[in-house]
Amino acid sequence: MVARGANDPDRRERIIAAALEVIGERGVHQTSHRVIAARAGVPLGSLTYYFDGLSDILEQAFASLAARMAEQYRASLEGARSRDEACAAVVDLICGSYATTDEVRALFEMYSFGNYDAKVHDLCRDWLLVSRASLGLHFTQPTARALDALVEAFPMHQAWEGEPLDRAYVAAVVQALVDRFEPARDVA
Amino acid sequence: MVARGANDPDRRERIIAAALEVIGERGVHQTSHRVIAARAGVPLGSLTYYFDGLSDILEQAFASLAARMAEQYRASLEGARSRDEACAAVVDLICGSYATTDEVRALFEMYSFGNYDAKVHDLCRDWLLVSRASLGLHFTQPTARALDALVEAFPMHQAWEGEPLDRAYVAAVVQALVDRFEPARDVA
Amino acid sequence: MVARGANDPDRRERIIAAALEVIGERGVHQTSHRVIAARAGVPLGSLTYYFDGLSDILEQAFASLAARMAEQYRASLEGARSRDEACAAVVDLICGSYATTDEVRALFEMYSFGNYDAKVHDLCRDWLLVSRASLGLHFTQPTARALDALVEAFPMHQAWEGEPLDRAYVAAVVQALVDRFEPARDVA
Amino acid sequence: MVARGANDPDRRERIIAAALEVIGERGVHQTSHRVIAARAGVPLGSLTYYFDGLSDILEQAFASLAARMAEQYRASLEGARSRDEACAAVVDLICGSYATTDEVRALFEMYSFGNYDAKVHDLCRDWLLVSRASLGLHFTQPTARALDALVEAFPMHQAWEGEPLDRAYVAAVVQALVDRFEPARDVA
DNA sequence: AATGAATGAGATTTCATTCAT
DNA sequence: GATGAATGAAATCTCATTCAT
Repeated sequence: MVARGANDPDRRERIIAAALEVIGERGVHQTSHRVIAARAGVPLGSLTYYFDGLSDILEQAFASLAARMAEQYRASLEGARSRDEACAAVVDLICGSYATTDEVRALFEMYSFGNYDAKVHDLCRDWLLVSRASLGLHFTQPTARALDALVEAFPMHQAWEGEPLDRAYVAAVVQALVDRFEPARDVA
Repeated sequence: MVARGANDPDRRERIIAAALEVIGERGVHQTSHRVIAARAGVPLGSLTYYFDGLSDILEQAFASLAARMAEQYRASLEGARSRDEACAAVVDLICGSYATTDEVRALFEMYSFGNYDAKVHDLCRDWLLVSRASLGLHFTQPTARALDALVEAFPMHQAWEGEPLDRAYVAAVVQALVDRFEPARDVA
Repeated sequence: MVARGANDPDRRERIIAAALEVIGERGVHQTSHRVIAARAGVPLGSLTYYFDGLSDILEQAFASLAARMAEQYRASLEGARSRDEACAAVVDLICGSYATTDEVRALFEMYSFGNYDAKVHDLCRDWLLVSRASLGLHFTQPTARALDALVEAFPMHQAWEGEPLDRAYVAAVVQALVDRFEPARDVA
Repeated sequence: MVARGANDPDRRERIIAAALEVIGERGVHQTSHRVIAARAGVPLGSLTYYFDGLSDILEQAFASLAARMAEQYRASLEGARSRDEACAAVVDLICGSYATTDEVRALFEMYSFGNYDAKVHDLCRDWLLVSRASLGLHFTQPTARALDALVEAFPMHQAWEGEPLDRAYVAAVVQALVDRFEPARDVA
């Protein structure tokens, strides 16, 4: 009955952040209004005040995640000054901890959820195109496609094996694709 | 006054098959005892009679899926008589419809669920090792690892783009990796 | 978690009876699962076990009410041995307490709810036809229609005025309609 | 920097009109602050600013409806220049569309709600007395009472049967009551 | 005066699970 | 062995109402 009068403009963001944490820790199938609200420290009723149901929360949470990942991806590749640096950046993306474990898991939840939710499906597609575009800063499309696949799959396999990837090996795989598909550069 | 009938030895299998269908169609987050029972055409109570809760059903369903996939994977590669045929088989695994859409989605649900369930996590790891072993029939470990990553990631990307992959392109990627990592064969 | 194993075959009927009581006492707009369950002394969850949502409960409750009213109506008129007795029975239906106050109110709730619910609408129509048929045991259709209207409206007006109807007046109204529409009977 | 604007004196009326529409379309049991506010195009908070809760809105809405109906009723009968014209007016009230379907349904909601709300109960009684008084312009009390009952019940029955009433039949019923209860007029 | 923000209570419904038979 | 009946817990969502501004 007692309304908290003061506007709390961060409320939305905090709920989304909490949702993302819960998704990363417990998975979509264990994510509920209650758990998100408790994590965000907001009353249960506020979730349906700010969002249009649980799907809406998940969709916005994944959108937030995708935006953040896209940004990191892009920043990582924009920082490269040469093709070699670009290759190194890709190896970093694959091996390095450019994302926390929970983020990686949340990303997987996004892929999984995207198979059953149209909005998140679009999110996955957009994320694919954006990451490929970032790779396009340094590589042609065929290379970008293959590298992107590796960036997706290697960390997943690593998570299952429980062992870190060998950077030298990953670098060799990247190099093999670059050598095969990139036109020879002027050596000047 | 015939007794309710002899054991129904297919009961377990039918439940597992139904669970897999439901998972493929609706995702783990929408899978419940009730829906599985309805799909399998068995009484609700039988699920907890035959299984030890919903997680148990999911675990066994994913185990069944992993076994089927491993078998297909293995058969596909065992059929190859030369390295070129093996490469072609890999391209088939990537591009071809060796699995239905629902199977592919169920596989993704397995990956996702495996992040939060120890048994399914092991399942994912085993499936990784087995598929790598199948590739090992024709390729060395470095090649096998990279190819396996492609087999995982390319179909996923294809699903998001909504366009079929170009076989010639995929074949070129496969070949690049093989050329890089496989020792020259005796030409004899 | 503790299931009450013993079958309780009256459960459905008790829920329906409780729903009818609640409707009569508080009106449909104040009738909820919780209130019905408390009144019936059954756990909340059993309402959706036995019924398909609140509308279903209301529909079945009104069906039960309509059946009981139809039976009373019919019995009342079947008992009449002559046209005069039939007229007296009609006067009784209008003035007498052939239904409790709560029943009369519940009947009104049925009429009201029937404007927005197809099943209850049909119930209202059926109840109309049945009551008219009961009147048809003694009167022709034109008489039956008009008398039925009086049986509906007079008690309602009475409820608003807060004063009992004058039996002699009601009898005169009934007689006026009978005199007007009923063919002269053989005088033997 | 004009202030938010002068008072919006129609605000109350618009809310009441919207409430009446909603009641007619969905019934009291489906009427809520939110739905009314949306229909009226006013902010949710204004409902509790202008009114003292939902019951208050419903009460005022029904008061408005009753006033409008009473006016139509009165105008209809005041227009009659002779007893025959008065009878015709009554037949019109019964058969004609002196009210829209939604109005008729809202009227029923008023009757129903009046069984549980003291203010609306009084409204129903007043409406009864007023309509009877209008009939009193041409008829004595016994006639007025019976005719009023018909005006209430016949349209209801018509709604359930789904067939229009036969005007000749209705006229005959009206005439029978008039003939029975009205003193012979001086023919002079 | 007027309202957008906010919330606690409760409504409906689903669910995994239990138990008597 | 097998299941239909049953239920407590919780999930999602709606709502009337309050309050700071």
